Amino acid sequence: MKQKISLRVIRRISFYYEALLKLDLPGDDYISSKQLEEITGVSCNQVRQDFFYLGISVGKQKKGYQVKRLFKELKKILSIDKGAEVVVIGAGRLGRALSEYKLFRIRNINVRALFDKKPELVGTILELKEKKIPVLHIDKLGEFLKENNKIKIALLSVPDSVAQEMLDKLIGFGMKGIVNFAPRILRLPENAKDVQLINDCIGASLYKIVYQIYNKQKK
Amino acid sequence: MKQKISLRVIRRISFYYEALLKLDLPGDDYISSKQLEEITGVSCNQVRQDFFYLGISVGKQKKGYQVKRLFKELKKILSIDKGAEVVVIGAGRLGRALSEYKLFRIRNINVRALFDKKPELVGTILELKEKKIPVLHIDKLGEFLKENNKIKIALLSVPDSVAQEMLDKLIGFGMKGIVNFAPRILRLPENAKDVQLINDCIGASLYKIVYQIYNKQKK
DNA sequence: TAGATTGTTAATCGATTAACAATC
DNA sequence: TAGATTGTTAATCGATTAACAATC
Repeated sequence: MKQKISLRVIRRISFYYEALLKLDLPGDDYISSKQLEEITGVSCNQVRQDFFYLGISVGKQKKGYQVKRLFKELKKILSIDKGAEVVVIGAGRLGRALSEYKLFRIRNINVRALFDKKPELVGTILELKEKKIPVLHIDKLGEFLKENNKIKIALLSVPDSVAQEMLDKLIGFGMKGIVNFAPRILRLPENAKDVQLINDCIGASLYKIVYQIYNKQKK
Repeated sequence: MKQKISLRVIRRISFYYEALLKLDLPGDDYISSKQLEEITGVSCNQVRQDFFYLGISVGKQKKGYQVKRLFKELKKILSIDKGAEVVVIGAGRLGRALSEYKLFRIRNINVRALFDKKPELVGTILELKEKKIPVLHIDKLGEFLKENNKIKIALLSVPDSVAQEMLDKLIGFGMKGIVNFAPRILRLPENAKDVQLINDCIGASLYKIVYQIYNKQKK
């Protein structure tokens, strides 16, 4: 079981997790699929289906799901405890925005360092509430990754003109997961099919809204 | 026809559009669905299916699609010529990153102004290559939107603690499309079902990668 | 008990993939 | 002509929704 969980399921799991986090209920309280629907917008049928699919069975008829145990299950699926260490390539506005994104902290995703080549950025330090993240020179990337060999994920926020080249470099350094935010579709080289690449377009959802504004559809 | 185009289709259309843009082929050249597959990663079957579904028929057997006409069709669907005017609420790193995002320029999406309440941000000006975007005080938002009544779209990049409140305000000001980037799931009030709201989680795709790193699945 | 809610199966819906006739 | 590629339909696949028995 648990063979292939799609991003859609993962996203909904995140929703449930964040809902519980926000509610901050006592652990011995219960929450029903109907209540989760009200908070997250995911239908109660979908909620139950997801839990069933993922093998989460912490529900009690008539009451709902025990918050404490549900929380634990969701946490496990999302690997919150294990967390993740990542590097951000490109320390422009987007790279820095990513590094401080609050949801990453909630999800225990730690940006260990940013990399850039601009002299005015290299050597600076990004100060977040609880930690400092250095901006290092891109030439130091290989060395850094060798010293910090737990890091297997990179976020790519460089100009589109150098994105493909950087992707190849990252694969060469042994990265296993790469999210590309550069405004260009990147493709994996043939010899790197074990690497996860996701082209994540910032604000792609905006395009849908633009489309709909101009194509008002009767309900 | 053309009743309900999903975001997935819109995204793929964007891919095709960007592919053509990047290739910069002479207008009398042809491009086949197979070639589009190689560039965008979308299967040639999917490409043809999309074009068929959208009523794009600029293909010639044995040759492919006439670049010039295909370009025109894609442009029309994406409303590139009409473009869109938007405001960005919250001028932190994320808000500024959005404002300068290159794909928005390619797609003719114009950020007209940012809004914030921090004194050190209000009054500053974001300088991009071809234009300047002012950061205004959030209290001026209503007035600004009244004067610029073409603006119907807002991007929300405020702290999560004030996001819901800002959403309500934006709806009050007559916004019709809102993309929420704050790390909190927002929901539309009952009386605003004609407004498009999309909760867009920066780096949501990262979660999938984290999941997969810890749940290595045999192919 | 009656009502509410889970767990689970079945039905529906939508999106992708495959197949292939038409034809340039 | 033979080969390539579209346009279109059909088959498959996957995801969501609906239904409902079990039971607390």
